[in-house]
Amino acid sequence: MKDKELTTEQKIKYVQDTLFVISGKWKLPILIAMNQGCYRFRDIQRSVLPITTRVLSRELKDLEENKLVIRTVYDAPKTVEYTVSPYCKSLKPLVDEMIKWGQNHRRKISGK
Amino acid sequence: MKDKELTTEQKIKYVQDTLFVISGKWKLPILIAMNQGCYRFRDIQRSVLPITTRVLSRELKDLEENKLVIRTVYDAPKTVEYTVSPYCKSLKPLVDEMIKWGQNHRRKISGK
DNA sequence: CATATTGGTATCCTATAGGTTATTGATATC
DNA sequence: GATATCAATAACCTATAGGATACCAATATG
Repeated sequence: MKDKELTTEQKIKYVQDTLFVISGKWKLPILIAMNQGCYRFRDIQRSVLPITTRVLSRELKDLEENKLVIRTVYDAPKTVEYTVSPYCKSLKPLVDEMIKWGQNHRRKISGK
Repeated sequence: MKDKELTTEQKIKYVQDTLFVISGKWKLPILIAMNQGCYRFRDIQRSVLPITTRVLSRELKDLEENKLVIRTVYDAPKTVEYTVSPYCKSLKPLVDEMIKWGQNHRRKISGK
């Protein structure tokens, strides 16, 4: 664990793992919306429009498999609730970097 | 510029911008290889195998359009050289975060 | 009891990313 | 002068991501 010296191949592998989990058109928008307080399926859909139920359903499953989202079913009244897991917080530094970089990049490309 | 308060929509937009620039199977592997000292087309290809010339060519163009890579043509002897731009250094914190997160995530998923 | 909303699934379709293979003209090497 | 290497491009193919539309059973609401 104190082995900070990664080979180039390892670095590439880990970066690709990360990309695999968070990339795609909707995953981060969904997580950001959920962090804003959306926890019901339709609420999430409405705040990440125009995503379809089909795609949202698959994305939530992927996120659940990666332990970033927790799906809970309550009865009385029967409802389904999605929440970001505690583990999901570990993404924050990464997402913050992405926001920062994207913001700066837009300035850079659109001629300052 | 001191406006740190971004709306959810802005955050999502910037994150998507960033993803658009760096995602895909090869972009970061290429940049990592170039940082390791590869600057000739064939050198880059060999260190990011099994990428094909077709894909490498397109990726380098994309990276050039995003000002992350600089393409220089020399004559006498006529050679083409690709280098990472100074601006590319701005990606380092992000890529480091991705390496870190991916490494930890692998542990997390593969049952610790 | 009729209608709307919930959390989805089933089909089908399109666009894009990426892969395969062959070829190019220009130089370099033997 | 033949062969190999360079930096690509062309034509074609496949797999996957994502979108369109319809539908479902279960519950809630008017």
